[in-house]
Amino acid sequence: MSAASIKEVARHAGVSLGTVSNVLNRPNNVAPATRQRVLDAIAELGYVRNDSARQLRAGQSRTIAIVVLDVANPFFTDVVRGAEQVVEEAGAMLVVCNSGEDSARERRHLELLEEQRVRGVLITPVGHGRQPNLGRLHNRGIPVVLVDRGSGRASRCSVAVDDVLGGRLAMEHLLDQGHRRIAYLGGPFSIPQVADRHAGAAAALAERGPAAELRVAPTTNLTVAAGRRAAEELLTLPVRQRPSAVFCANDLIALGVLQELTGRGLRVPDDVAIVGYDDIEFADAAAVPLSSVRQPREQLGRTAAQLLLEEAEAGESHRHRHVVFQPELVVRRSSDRR
Amino acid sequence: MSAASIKEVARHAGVSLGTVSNVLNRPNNVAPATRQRVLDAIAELGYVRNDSARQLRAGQSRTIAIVVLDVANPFFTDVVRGAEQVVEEAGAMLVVCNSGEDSARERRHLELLEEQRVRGVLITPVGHGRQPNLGRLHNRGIPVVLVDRGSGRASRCSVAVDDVLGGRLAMEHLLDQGHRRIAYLGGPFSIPQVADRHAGAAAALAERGPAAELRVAPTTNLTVAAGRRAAEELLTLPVRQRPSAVFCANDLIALGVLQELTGRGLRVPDDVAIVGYDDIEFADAAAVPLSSVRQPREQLGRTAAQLLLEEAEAGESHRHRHVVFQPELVVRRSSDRR
DNA sequence: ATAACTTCCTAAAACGTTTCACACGCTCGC
DNA sequence: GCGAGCGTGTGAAACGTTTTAGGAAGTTAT
Repeated sequence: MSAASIKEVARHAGVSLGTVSNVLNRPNNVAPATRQRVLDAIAELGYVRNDSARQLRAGQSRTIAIVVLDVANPFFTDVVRGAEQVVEEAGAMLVVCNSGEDSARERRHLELLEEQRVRGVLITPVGHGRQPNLGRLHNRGIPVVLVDRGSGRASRCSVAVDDVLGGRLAMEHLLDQGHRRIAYLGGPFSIPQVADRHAGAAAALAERGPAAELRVAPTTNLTVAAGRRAAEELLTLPVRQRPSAVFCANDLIALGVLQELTGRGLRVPDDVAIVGYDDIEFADAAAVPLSSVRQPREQLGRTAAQLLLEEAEAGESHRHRHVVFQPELVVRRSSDRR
Repeated sequence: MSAASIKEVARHAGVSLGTVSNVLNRPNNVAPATRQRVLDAIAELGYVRNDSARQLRAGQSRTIAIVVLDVANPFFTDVVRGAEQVVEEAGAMLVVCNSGEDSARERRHLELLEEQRVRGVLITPVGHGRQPNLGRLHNRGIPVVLVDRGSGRASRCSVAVDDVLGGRLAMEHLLDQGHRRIAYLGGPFSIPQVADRHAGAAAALAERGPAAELRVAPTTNLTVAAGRRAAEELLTLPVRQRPSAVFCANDLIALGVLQELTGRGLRVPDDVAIVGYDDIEFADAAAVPLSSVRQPREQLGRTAAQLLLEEAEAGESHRHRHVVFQPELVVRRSSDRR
């Protein structure tokens, strides 16, 4: 009942053990009549392959892991969905691990994955310095692809989105709409994404708007509450100095700003225009639909998985690649002063 | 480099293979000096256990799977986080699989999991009829716990939330606020949750509000867009027949309603009060913070994992249990007519 | 001095699969 | 009629671990 092995199937079908294996893996090498006898035996006994034995023999597993910073973050769930498509298509299995931005948990996961001899790992590593946890995998010859982290290192592949460009797109749009006093809301700047998006906005301003001004209103983190606080602070400014538009480092901040401003009786976009970042599902569902910079999240996952499979196939001959995607501005009512 | 086995460690340390195994699994049975020699060898060779071999020998794996309908749904991601805590504490590993509400994908995942000889499966199955996919696992003796699905069957454990009670809580709250003309927005009623929540609301009305009225405005699904359409329809009613409050089958619908109503110049909660269901993260961040019925999502996951581990331990002596949690009403501004 | 215990270690078997070398019986082509 | 080649099947080895029975010393009790 619980565990029929290939051996019992063989006995049942009156063939040798190797023949059963052939039916499973190279059916064309087995005469139709024999094949059918074996298949019948399999069905009758409810035989199911034992993957441990198979892997042990093969020396490698068919599973690929993705280690994310937060399973509950819409960004990562979409990346996972993208990776899933590619991995399943290749007949492999994707397991999702959650580091929760905790380096110790990340390490523990990677150790377990190493014991399982995973085929490869997609990961957005915790922190942004050296990655000792990843070094071990590398020594072991397990392919690693960095997700949403550009890699200076030539020793592994990476996929990321051009956040500088994203900042630029948002800023150019606001300039096009005629805004000349604009605020950037986001923080902390130690997060590469926050810094890059600001850099892009600043660059666009330098090129395009000699007469315009970009004020930075740093936030402690990227939450709705932080956005609300930042908006409160903007409202303390004399009306003439108040920005006519804000560009937020992510959508959560933008939603907080939107909420605070409308709560205080200001109209969006007429009094203040808002552009967010990420284009999360609720950007479109906000009280005033939110303009936002969209990242190709699923594609990020798909591409990362493809690079990984490619590397796993190619082995030594593989050349590492760094793919950078371009974000896209989605204009909605919050910044559309018609 | 790539694969040092126990055998090489043994040779390196000048001991037998069994001794190395003892160092790994029963260190106290090994003399300190020998133990140290072995540990040094392990470190030097970068030895990592091969889990396939270990499992093959043990006949069972240490991984537990959770199969969800949608990895991107905040409800499930929270359940996953809860399950994760318990599973990791037990030294096991949780793998997350996504059925995407597709029965074929669900089956394929379960087959792979069966091949891996998983220790157990937490699952919210696709559909609500018979579950042939689950029957196979059961025959094989793999414990299964149903998540967010009450189970009539005594053959497995389940954890769920009392949706009837949730509907009742929402309704009683609205009645307490003095509302007498109330609408229930949600659909399709083939989804157990939608039907249960309505049943609870209806029951509360029957008991408490002899003079009140509950109008049902069915929707095609549970999205923001559906909520917006339903709100439009409500607005076609003559003002005197218009409900003064709406109870929505989930928060997405509620957000759609909120958006449409405020867009048309109505005030929430003064003109119309709104209560949603699920208490998703954005309920609190909406333009008017949304009252909602909160489900103990993480606890759902934790409990499910505990039941599973318990069953996996106990084996035959295990008695199946059905745990039902109580939801909780979170009152915010959208229904608080101060 | 011997038996009975410990303590520490070894050798070998087993888990279920895949693969490889080979054997058997045919049919061809010459 | 004979080697070559093909199609089909067999048996054994190997993957790396855990476990079990037991052996070789050393210690204690008699």
